[in-house]
Amino acid sequence: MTEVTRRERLRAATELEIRQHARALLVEHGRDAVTLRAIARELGITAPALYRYYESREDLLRQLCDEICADLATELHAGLDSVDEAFLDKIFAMCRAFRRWALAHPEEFALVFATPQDESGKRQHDQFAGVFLGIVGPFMAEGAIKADTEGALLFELPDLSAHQDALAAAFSTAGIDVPPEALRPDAVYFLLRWWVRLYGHVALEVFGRFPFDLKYADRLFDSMLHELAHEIGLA
Amino acid sequence: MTEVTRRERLRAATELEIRQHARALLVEHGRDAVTLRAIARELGITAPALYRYYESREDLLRQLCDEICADLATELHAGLDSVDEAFLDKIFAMCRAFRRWALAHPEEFALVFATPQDESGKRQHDQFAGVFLGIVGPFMAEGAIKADTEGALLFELPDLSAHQDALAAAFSTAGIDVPPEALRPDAVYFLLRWWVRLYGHVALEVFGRFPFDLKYADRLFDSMLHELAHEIGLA
DNA sequence: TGTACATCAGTGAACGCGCGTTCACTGATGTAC
DNA sequence: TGTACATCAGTGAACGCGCGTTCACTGATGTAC
Repeated sequence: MTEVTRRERLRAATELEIRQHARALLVEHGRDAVTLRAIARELGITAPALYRYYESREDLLRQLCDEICADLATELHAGLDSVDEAFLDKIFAMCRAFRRWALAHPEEFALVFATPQDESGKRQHDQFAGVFLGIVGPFMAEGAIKADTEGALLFELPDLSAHQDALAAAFSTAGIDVPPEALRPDAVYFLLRWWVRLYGHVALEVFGRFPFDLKYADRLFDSMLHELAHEIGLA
Repeated sequence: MTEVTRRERLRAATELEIRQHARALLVEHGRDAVTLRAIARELGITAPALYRYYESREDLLRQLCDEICADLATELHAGLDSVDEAFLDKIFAMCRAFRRWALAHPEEFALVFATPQDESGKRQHDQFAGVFLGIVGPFMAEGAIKADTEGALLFELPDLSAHQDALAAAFSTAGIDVPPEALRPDAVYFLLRWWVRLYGHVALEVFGRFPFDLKYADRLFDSMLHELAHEIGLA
């Protein structure tokens, strides 16, 4: 009946425990505290036992990173599902959820979004791209995004068709279907601006690097979102 | 004659060498590689000798941070001096120089601008604020900044006078004279928007976290600057 | 100019620590007959 | 159902490593007379 053996169940449970304790160490004491020995200590096993689950510490950290991304994506999507219909409401909800997550998980945010690229940076890049593109993709697919690139907002803008291709590649890597005709330059440019400001505000807030102490940060953030919405003609 | 003794000269030289090697280690192998023993090794002295110059490793890292900020400020100001007159040219030059510096010094950038706040975060905050405010301050003082807060760009914007006070405090902490009447809400809001986008773009580029591979990053950055300029009526 | 003393940069040994990783092993769980 | 064997999660000792920090010290530099 149960195709899952006792051993497999135990293994899965231990795997879960390892990840939980690794996360807890990251959250509470920063990335340097995520060591094999510390994890083993918390679990009440010996360090070499971890080699039954991960090839090395580096491997564990990489998987931890992926898991964080996956959790974030899940959380953001869950938030979206509870919002009905309107494009603007959905994307606002997504951005607010992202900010909330980042503020609640500063160490995870720093690990995933603000670690200088190492040699193996490509993997992380793709992992992360999946989160953002996976959420924006569907909107682009239905052509909901029409930025005002003809207006006064564009200056010396380079040929965006090159990015059109790059974006199409990124979407397909992330396994998201977006018809090429939805990736018009204005949509590409919209995506860039939105992401720059979202990331900028959130990172500055998480790292406490605004040039002075913010007040009403929630409302400033919302004001930024409305400004962005206005720029794509949806205010 | 020479009021500087031989000992003092030697000490200053060693101090310089320590900082140089610490910087080199940071640049080449990341912040974890900046250890007392590694620095001593590079210098050809023993680790305990460093305690003649710094109280602890933490102290050394903090001072390194400050030095990086100071260097950055110097570099940015130097860039500014070579640009004549026009407000827009100056602030563009400053932003481009900041981006250039960040791309050329990713580890330093990560250390100073993207390290989660520790308990003693206040110091760094002030140090950093000095760089940005020191450059924008003079422009604000001459009233060069007039953002279009009456137009369509403002939504649900909270009372900015609270920030007016915070900004004034930050300016005075940084030792910059800006008359209170220059800190109108529109100037405050201008400053926030400018910083969010500048930081957002630069950090994303440094960390390689744009959702797809950028092309023509220089021109995209410039396009962002022009967009900002347009929003304060100076395009 | 010479001597006695004070300063203090740098030494070298030692401390206790935690780390990743290896290896031969034990013993419970699973499988084939 | 019982027995023989295979699998494999976890052990415990050991490896070599680098770290920050302390301490009593040496010896060159600086100072006061």
